[in-house]
Amino acid sequence: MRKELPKAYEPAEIEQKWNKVWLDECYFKGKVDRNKTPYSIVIPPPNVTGILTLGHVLNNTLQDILIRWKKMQGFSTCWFPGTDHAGIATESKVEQFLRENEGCSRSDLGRKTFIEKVWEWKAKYGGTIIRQLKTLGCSCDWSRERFTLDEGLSSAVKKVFVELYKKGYIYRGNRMINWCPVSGTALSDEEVIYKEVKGFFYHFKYPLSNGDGFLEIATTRPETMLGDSAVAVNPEDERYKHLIGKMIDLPLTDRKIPIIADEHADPEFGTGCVKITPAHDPNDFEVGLKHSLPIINIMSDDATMNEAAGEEFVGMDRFECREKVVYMMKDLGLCIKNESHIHKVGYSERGDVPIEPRVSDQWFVNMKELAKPAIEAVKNGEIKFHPQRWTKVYFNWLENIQDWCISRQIWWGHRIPAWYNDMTGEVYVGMEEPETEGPWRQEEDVLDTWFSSWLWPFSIMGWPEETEEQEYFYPTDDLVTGPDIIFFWVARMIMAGLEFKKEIPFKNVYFTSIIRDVKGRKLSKSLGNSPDPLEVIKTYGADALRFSIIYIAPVGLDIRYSNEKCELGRNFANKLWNACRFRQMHGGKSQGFHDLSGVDSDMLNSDQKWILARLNKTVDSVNAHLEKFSFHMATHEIYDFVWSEFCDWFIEASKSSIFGEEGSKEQSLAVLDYVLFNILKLLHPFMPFVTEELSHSLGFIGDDASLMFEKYPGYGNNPELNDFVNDSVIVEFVNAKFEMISAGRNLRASYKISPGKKLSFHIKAGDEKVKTFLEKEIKMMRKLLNAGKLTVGMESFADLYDGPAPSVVTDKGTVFLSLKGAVDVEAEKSKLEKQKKEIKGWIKGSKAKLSNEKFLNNAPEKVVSNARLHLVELEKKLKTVEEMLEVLDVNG
RNA sequence: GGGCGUAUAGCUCAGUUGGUUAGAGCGCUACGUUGACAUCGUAGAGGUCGCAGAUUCGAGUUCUGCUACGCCCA
Repeated sequence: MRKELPKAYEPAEIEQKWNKVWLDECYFKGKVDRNKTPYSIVIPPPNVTGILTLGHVLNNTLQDILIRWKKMQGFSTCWFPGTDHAGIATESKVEQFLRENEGCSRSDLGRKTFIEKVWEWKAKYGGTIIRQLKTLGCSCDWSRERFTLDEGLSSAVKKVFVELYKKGYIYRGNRMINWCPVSGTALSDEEVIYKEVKGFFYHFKYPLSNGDGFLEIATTRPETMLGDSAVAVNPEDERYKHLIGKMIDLPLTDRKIPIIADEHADPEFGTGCVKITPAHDPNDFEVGLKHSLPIINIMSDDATMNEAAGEEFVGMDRFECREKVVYMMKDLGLCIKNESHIHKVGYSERGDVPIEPRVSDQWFVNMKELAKPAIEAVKNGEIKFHPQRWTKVYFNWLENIQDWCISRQIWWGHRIPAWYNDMTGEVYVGMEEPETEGPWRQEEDVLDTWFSSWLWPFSIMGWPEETEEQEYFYPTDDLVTGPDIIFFWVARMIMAGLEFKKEIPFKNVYFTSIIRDVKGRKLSKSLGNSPDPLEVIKTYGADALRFSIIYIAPVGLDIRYSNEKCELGRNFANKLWNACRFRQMHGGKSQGFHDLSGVDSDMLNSDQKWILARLNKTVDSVNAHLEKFSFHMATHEIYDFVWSEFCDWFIEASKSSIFGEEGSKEQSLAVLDYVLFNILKLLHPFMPFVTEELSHSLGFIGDDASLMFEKYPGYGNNPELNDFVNDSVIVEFVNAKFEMISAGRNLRASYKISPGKKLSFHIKAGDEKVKTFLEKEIKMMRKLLNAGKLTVGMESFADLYDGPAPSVVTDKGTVFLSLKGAVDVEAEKSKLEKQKKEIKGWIKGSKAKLSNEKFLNNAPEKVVSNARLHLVELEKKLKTVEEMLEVLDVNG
C-alpha cells in the first residue's frame, strides 16, 4: 500500500512533478497514425514578447480540454504550438530595451544590426510565454513549436505574396492609410481603435473672395485647415446653391480655394458647409479625387507640421498647432464659437495616440475575390461558429471588405519580396532577388504580422512543402480564439486556407468570453486590474485556475473574474483529494475498479445502483456538453456529481458497509473504486494534474503510464454500466429516501437538538412499495439521521406511539421526530398551519386549471394527466397535514 | 446612424421545443471539529424573473414597444 495522502491537497510540487514526466516522456507528441482518426488544433500564436494573461489561460485551457478529451476518446491528436513575431510590438519593445540598456536607437544601429539585436532579445526573453503555457499544463506537441519568422514560415509568406501579386490581387498604390505617428508606420483599418473623446466643435468664418461675406464651417480638427483644398456644400442645399463655384480666401494662408458641390456635405449637420482636406481625412480624400482637388500634405511622419503648413507652423506638434490656429482665428475675428463635442477618434492600437490619416505609397491586397469563398464556407455550414451569432459580424465585414494595407515601415518582420530598378523604374516581385542586370534595390518595408498569421494553420505544418502532417492533420478541427480577432485573424485564415490549400483551415470556431474584473472593466496593465496567472497558479494551483475560470465563464458572455473565485477550483480539488484519501484508508484497489468485474449486479444495494445510474447520466451529459462546446456546463455537471451526489450521499451512505456494519465491504469498495476512477477520467481534461496524481496514488494507473491514455467514459466505452443501470425506479426511490433524511435533519435542527444526540424517528410510508423499499434501508438511514431508533410503516406516528411528534411531509412519506414532552406545540402548529395554507393555495390553482375547459381541450394529454396526478398528491399532502394538526390538538 | 448582446436572490450566473411550487455557487444566519475533507458538514433566510403591452387555457421562456448597460461597425 502506498503512503497515506496528506490531509489537504498541495498542488505546487505535484503539478511540477507531472509536468516534468509528461514532457520528458513526450506524451503530447502528435503522431500520424493511419489507424486512428486525426484531431488537431493550432494555437492562436501569442506574441513572442508576451507574458501569460488570463485571456491566454482561458483560451488555452479550452484547447487543452478539447485535445485531452479527444485523445482519451481515441483520436490521434495534435496541438500545434508557436508564437508570432508581433512586428510593431516587438520592435518597439526592443527599441525601448536598447534605449534603456545600451543607450542607442534603432537608427544608430542600422537595419542589419538592429535585427540581430531583436533575435538576440528573442532568444533570451522570447520563450517566456511558452514556458508559462507549460506550467498551465497545456498538452501541445512542443516538438512542433514554430515561430512566424522561421525559415519555413517565411518562405510561405514569400510564396503567398508572389502568387497574389501575379494574380493581380496585391498592388502598390498611393492611397489614404492610417498612420501611427509613434511607431512611424502605416496600419490596417483593423488596427485602429475608435475611442470616444471630449473635444470641441469649432465654428469658423471663411471669407468669400469677392468680399460678399463669409461661409460658416465647423470642424473638430482646426489645424487641418492649413491643408484645405475646398469647401463643400450639398448640391441640393438652397442656402448655398448660388455660391457653388465661388472662391474662398483661406485664412492663415495665401491660398484661394473653391466652393464645390458634393453629396458628402450633409445639410442637416452643422452649418451644412464642410471644409475639404484631402490629405488628412479619408472622406475628404475621396471628395478630392472626385473633384481633382490638390492634396496638400501639411504634416511630417511624426505628425508635426511641415513647410506646406506655412512658415509659422513648421515643426509644431499637431495638437500644439491646433491651439495656435484657434488662437489666431480668434485674433482675426473669424472664430464664431466652440461647442464642446463628444466624438469618436481613431487611435493607434500600439502607439495609443490618435492616428493620422495620410496619403502614402503602400502595398495593398484587394480582398474582394478572396472574400467570396470565405463567405460561402460559413454560409453553407462547412465552418461553424460557436456561438453562432458571430457569423453576422463575420458576414458584415466580408461583404463590405476593403483593401488590406499590408506594408509596414518597420524592420522586424518579413521584408517585402519586391525589388525596384531605379534605372528603368521596373518593379520585380519574386521569391529571390532578380538575377537580371541591376541595380536592384529591395523594398524597405516589411509585411503586417497578420500576413504571416493568416497562413498559420498550414504553414505550421510545413507548407509550401508537401508534408505528411498536412495530409493527415489538415484541415484542423477546432479553433479557439477571442472574438476581438475575428477580422484580423479568423476571417483571413479562412480566406488563406481556401485560396492556397483549396480547403477550409478548421471546421469549428469557438469564440471565448472576454475576461473582465469584478466591476466589469476590461483587464489592462494601466488600470492595474490584471492579475498575474502565475501568481494565481502559485496560490491555488493550475488545476484550480483552469477549473474555476471555466466554471465561472457564462455562455457567450463576459467573465467577471477575481482571484478569490479560484477558491472554488481549489476547494473542489481538495474535496476530490479527500474523497480519494478516504478511499485509500480502507485498503488497496479493488479488482473491478476498471470495469466492475467480479461485482454481481443482483447483489448491489440501492445506493450503489443509484450512484451508477447517476454516473452514467453525468458521463453522457458531460460528453454532450463538450460536443456543443458548452465547457461551462460540463464543469458544472462534474462538480455537482462529485460533490453533491458522490461525496455528500454515496460516500456517506456506503460508510455503514465500509465500517463493517452491514452488507459487503468488498462490493462497496469495488463500486466506490469504479465510480472514483471514472470521475478521475472524466475530470482529467479539466484538471489534469490532480487527477493524474490521484489515479496513481490509488493504484489505478501504473508507474510508467498516464491517465491521459485511458479511455474517456461514455460512447460505449463503459459497456459494463449497461448491466447496472437498468433499474429506473431505483433512482426515484433513493432520491425520495435522501429527501426523507434531509427532512429528518431539518426537524432536528428546527428543534435545536444537537447533532450528537441520538433520536427516534418514524416514517409513515406513502404506499406499500415505498414501505418495502424503506425497510431495507433502515440501517443506513439510522446512520445518516444519527437515530437510535427508526421505524417504518403504513401507520401514522400517533397510531403507534405517544407524545408529540413534529413531522415533515415529503413526496413518498411523512417523517416524524419523536419528542416526548420537548415539543413546542404552538410553534409546530403554526408551522403546519403555514404549510396547510400553502398547500391549499396550490390546490386552488390546480383545481382552477383542471376545471378550465380550454385547458382540458388544448393542453397535451400528458400535461393534463400530470396536472391531475399533481392534484391528487397535493390533496394527500393536505390530508396528512390536517391529521397532524388534529393530533397536536389532542396532545396539546 | 446601423447591427449584435445582456437585464432572474445581496453578488456572479443556470433555466431545454411555453406546462407541477423559478435553481446553483459565493456571501449571509444558526448549529457542529461524529471514524476523507473547517479548502469541511448540517440546516435556514433571501426573488412581483428591467418596464408596458400582445399572443395563449397557460409566459422567466414567444412577439412588439420602451428603458438601462455593454460590444462591434460606420
